[in-house]
Parts: sequence; C-alpha cells; structure tokens
Amino acid sequence: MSQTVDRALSILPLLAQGPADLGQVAERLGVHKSTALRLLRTLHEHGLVYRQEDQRYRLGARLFALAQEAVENLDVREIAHSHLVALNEQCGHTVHLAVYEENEVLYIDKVESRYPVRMYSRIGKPVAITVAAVAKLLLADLPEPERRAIAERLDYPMYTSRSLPNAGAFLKELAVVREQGWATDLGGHEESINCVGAPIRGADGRVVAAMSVSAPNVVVTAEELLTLLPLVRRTADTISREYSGTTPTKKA
Amino acid sequence: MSQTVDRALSILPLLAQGPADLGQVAERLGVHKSTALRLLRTLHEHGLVYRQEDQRYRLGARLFALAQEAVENLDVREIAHSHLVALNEQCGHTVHLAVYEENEVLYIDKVESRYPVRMYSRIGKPVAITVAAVAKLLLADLPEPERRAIAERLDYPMYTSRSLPNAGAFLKELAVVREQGWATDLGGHEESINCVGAPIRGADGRVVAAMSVSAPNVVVTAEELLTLLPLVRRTADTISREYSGTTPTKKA
DNA sequence: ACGCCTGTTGCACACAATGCAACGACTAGT
DNA sequence: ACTAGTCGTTGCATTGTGTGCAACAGGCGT
Repeated sequence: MSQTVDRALSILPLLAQGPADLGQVAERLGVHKSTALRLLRTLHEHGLVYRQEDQRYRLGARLFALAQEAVENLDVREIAHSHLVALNEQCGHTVHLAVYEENEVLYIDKVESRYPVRMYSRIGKPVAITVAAVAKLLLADLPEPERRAIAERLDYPMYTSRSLPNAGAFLKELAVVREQGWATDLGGHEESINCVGAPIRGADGRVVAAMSVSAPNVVVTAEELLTLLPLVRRTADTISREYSGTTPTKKA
Repeated sequence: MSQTVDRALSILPLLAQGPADLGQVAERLGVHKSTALRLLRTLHEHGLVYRQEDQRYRLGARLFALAQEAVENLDVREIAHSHLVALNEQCGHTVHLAVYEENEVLYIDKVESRYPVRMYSRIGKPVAITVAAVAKLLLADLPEPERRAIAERLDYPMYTSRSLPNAGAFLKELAVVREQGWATDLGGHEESINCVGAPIRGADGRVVAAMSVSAPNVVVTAEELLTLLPLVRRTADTISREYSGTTPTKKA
C-alpha cells in the first residue's frame, strides 16, 4: 500500500539471508543506490539494521528486542509456561508450545529435554507444518474452507517415508486429529523423533495454541511416549481452563 | 531520513508494549487515522504486525522468524555454540554469550544450567549494562572517548547494594576489567547471583563478544565460582582462535 | 430507531521520496 | 606513482506518492 515503506521492509528478509552491501540491496530492490541508501539509513536509525565494519548491512539488535517483547506479551505463553516446565520435570522430554498465525505455525515456547540427546528446534522458527503434531492440532481446528484452502496451497516435502505426502492425506489426518482431540507425529519429520500433542482452547472452545512432548527413539519408543498422552492432555486442559478464566484485557 | 518509513517503523516499538487499535496508533504517531491505517496495512502485508480478532494490532509472526534468521547468521555465535555447550557440560552452570551493538549489550546465546535453580534471562533481552560481567567486558574494550560518552549517558539503577552506582565507579571498574582481561558480577544484579566472564577477540585483538558463567549462591559460593575462571578464559581463548582463523566471508 | 464510535475509501494538493549526475574515498592494477 | 575502476555519499529538480480531509460504512449500546 505504501511504496516507500514497502520497499524498506523488503530489505529485511533480504538481509536475513545474510549481510549485503549497498549495491546489492539497491539492485535486488530495483531502485537507485541513493534511494536504497536512504531507506537503509532510516532502518538503521531504528536499529533494525546494523552496519558492520566492512560497511555491509545486516539485521540489527533491536529486532531481537522487539521479537522478545512481542513474545512476552502473548497471554497464552505466559499462562502456559509454568505448566510446561512442570510437565518437563515429570517426563524429562522436550516440551513445545506453538500458535497458528497467518498461514504459519510457530513455536513460541520450549522447555529443553533433560536428556543429553536433544532435538533441534528454536523458538520463532516456523514449524514443519505438514507433519508436526502441534501444526495438525492448530490447523485441524480452522473452519473447513480455510483448512482446505491452506492444505491445497502447502508443499508436502517428504522429510521421511512417514511424512504426509499430499493434501488429501493431510486433510484426512486433520479430520482424525479433530475428532480425537490429540495428535502425534511418529517419525514424520525426523525418522527417529516422535511427538504427542494436545490442543489448548480458549473460552469459546476454539484452539488458541497447541503443545507437544517430543523425544527421540533412542530415549523412549513411540509406544512408551504414547503412555504420556493422558498427562499431556491433562496439562493442556489445565492451561485451557486457566486461560479461559483470564480477564480478557490485562494492564494497560 | 525518510518520513514515511520513519513513521511506519515507529509503530513497532509502540506495539511492542502491547496491542493497540487504529486510533491509538494514529494519535501516538501524531498523524491522521487514514495515514496510520495505510502504514499498518503495509506492515501487515510484510507480516510484521498481526491483526487480532478484536481488530487491534500487535506485532506479528515474521518478526520472530526474522530475528531468528538474523541470530543464526552471526558467525561468532555459530562458532562459539559448541564450546559453550561443552563448558556447560563441564561445570553445569548457565553459560551466556553476548555482543555489543549500538549502545546495547545483548545476549545472543545461552546454555541453561543443569541445576534445578535457574536464573532468568533470555536471548534477545537487553543486558543490565552497568553490572553484568559480559557488559563490562564489551564496554571495556571500546575506544576511550566512546566508552566515556556511554558511561556518562547511562542510568545506574541500584539493583542491589553492590550495583555500580555511577559513571565514575563504572569507568574505574572498566579500567580494571580492561587491564586484567576478565570480569565478574558478584551480586550486582541479583543479590544471590554471581558471574565470571571472559572476552572473545577477533583477529585484530578487538573484543567481538563476551561470555560468562552464572550461578546462584545456593549452588556455589562466589569463591567456588571464581575457581572456574581459568576454564572460562581457556574456552573464550579457544573460541577467539577459531573465530580469528575463519575466512572473512562465508558462502553467498 | 437513533446517535456514537471506529475503521475505511476517494480525491485534490503539496510535499517528500526519487533518480540523476557529480563528487570523494579507497583499491587494484600496470 | 599515476590512473582506472568501484562503492558510498550529497545536492538538486522533478513528479510521483503519501497525506489530510471529508464523506461513508458498519457495529454497538441506549
């Protein structure tokens, strides 16, 4: 809608791929160097880009601070956190919390496994949307047309032989998840990693977040992990209750 | 430098404090509602703001993703990480990695303590700049005029009775740190928490990052923590060497 | 049904962002 | 050492683009 801002913001994902110098930025934006310079300067003043010693630009510090403040303002996250920690202390495995937003599913909290073998993931990282247990839970709750639209639009990378291969299989899986009220990912993303997840619901019953417990085969088998399901569901329900009871608006 | 972009970017920190509706945004920017609307729309298209059900705006998902990609592109962090993990496995305490950028010191990596009592911190969060060991290390290496300028400009909150109270004391402490090549924070931020830190240097000898080990009194006394100093310094030096040896530009 | 509040759209005007060209700093090549 | 080339930076005229206004639409409460 606003050309100038649009151009300026396009610089961010560009720099996310790695540092770039003025010429590169100007070229990839399709604008004159002087224009790119001014945009970069403005971004710089706001701390969103940083100029390193070799004069190239990269993303700046304030971006972290912003993302940080943003994530801390999410009510679900704040309420859920202590419960996730408690769950982790009981079972010892990695616990994740995720939300759906604008066609993306992303982790907003994580409690690390206490076992030496950890799975790689990080808060803020987009989730493997077609296979992760939390993604299934979040998408399964969307209104039917939107769910279908997204399913059609997605790519279905075969991370492993057990990844869901296409929109049909995915939608079918979502139907199952929706029906049973919990979800799994048994080696669909990483051959040796399994997850069990449950949804967190708001006062109106809509799914607002999803949580899961993940563990590699070498620590517990899929069957053993599934025995944790009642515990996971109970934790999710506890969080749901607490979340629903919250006064809608908090502080200023 | 660019008015439009400037205004648009000013919205981000504003929303970081919490969700706001169109009117509030327009008012706090000092522009017409229609202007604010267009700016917000542009931000929205880029995923930087999200419109929640009650129509209010808050920071969006892509912000996380950007911050995430950004932090993963930092060479120091990538190189240091495995060493930090190794150090954590040896001593069991929380290990931090921080950098200085544009008047701010911020954590860019962290390995959690294996002890049940953990200190609160989060990567992306600005560091308590006047007391943290890593902050002292990073500021101590700045050229004298800049160091002095920053010291004068800072606030000196008395987190505890052992916090550094003013610019004079701070600069004196920095001189000591600079001289000895390591730093501590003994209860200057949280009464019961101590840290020992060491600098990581680039090929030219300049400090590019700083690392520290933190532990609460209830786990180890300050004296015991100080016995880890040689280990911390050795780790920092190892990282420095590896970092200096890196080819300046990596991949595309 | 009415008024009030908030978000949204179309439009004319003015200003602010743009591209150009010239300059300065720095590197590399001969 | 001089030149040719590259890259970042600045001042300026031109116009395109962002702006505020005023009118409209939709929701909510009374």
